[in-house]
Amino acid sequence: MGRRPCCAKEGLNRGAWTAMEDKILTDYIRVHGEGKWRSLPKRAGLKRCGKSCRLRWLNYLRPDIKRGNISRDEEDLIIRLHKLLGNRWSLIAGRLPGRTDNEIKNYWNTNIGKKIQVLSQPSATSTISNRYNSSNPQSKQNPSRTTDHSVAQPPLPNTEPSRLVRTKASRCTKVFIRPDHQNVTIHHNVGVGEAASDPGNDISPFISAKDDTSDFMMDFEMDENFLSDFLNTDFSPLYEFHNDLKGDTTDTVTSSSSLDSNQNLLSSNEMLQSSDLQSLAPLLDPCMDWLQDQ
DNA sequence: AACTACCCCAACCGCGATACA
DNA sequence: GTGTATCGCGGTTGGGGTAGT
Repeated sequence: MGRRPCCAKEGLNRGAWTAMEDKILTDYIRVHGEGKWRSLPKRAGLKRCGKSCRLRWLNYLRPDIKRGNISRDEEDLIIRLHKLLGNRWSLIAGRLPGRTDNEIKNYWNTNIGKKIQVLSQPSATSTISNRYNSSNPQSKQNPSRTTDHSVAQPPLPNTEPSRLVRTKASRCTKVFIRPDHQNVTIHHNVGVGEAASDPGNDISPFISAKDDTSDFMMDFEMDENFLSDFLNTDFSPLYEFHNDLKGDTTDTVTSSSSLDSNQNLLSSNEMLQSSDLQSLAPLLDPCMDWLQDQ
């Protein structure tokens, strides 16, 4: 059984939206809210397929869309996030308020990708090119586009070990904070069907201090939901947890060495609380090697 | 002014994921 | 548990705008 088309194409408008269509869609969503895209065109009286309505709303009509050029700061953030996430445009867009995945994708393809291509030329300095260097999973994209639409991804230089987070193929099941080590160690398993705790916006579910050990084990699933939640995480409970440990000298979990070892992580809490992803990236970087595909 | 080549971006397409009956 | 509907995402396309000749 073949896949059914998303909608009957006959009699439907295609191509650019008219101002009248925009108004109808905007008015309808303002009254009835988003969702039910399949039936929306019929109910709203639009000769468009639901997909088209959804796309138009999300990418253009939504009131919180930010217009105007991508700023330098935004570009920096896009580059860093792309390095971290690859072509996960929706995830990247989620970190840039008012920007859509489509906009960022287009911007990447037309601007940043071009810069990378230019800077990857032998004449370009490696220092500069490294800024745009990105491990890019889109090698499957057809590089031999024959039209004049030269937006195909350039073959990106790969002179630096990948730090891409592959949120689907890989799975981290445990974070192991060693008391005698400065860094967080992430046990990396692939395809292990082990139950994982539901990551929430509170860091506390990650912490399951065992009474019989001075190690902290955290179970979680590394997927985009986790990553998204992680990026939104309020780490203040971790700081409180740290203070609790400091104050409770009888707790078997507590040891001076473990406190010292957690200092590195906990001091980063200040960075995290600022919700500034640019400061988050350096914190993540030490972990990223564990997150690469082996 | 006319033509061509290129650029940009809105829109489309196909597929996987998820929800639901 | 299974099949179907729907949603959401990433890749791709096409057309309008514009710079160059």
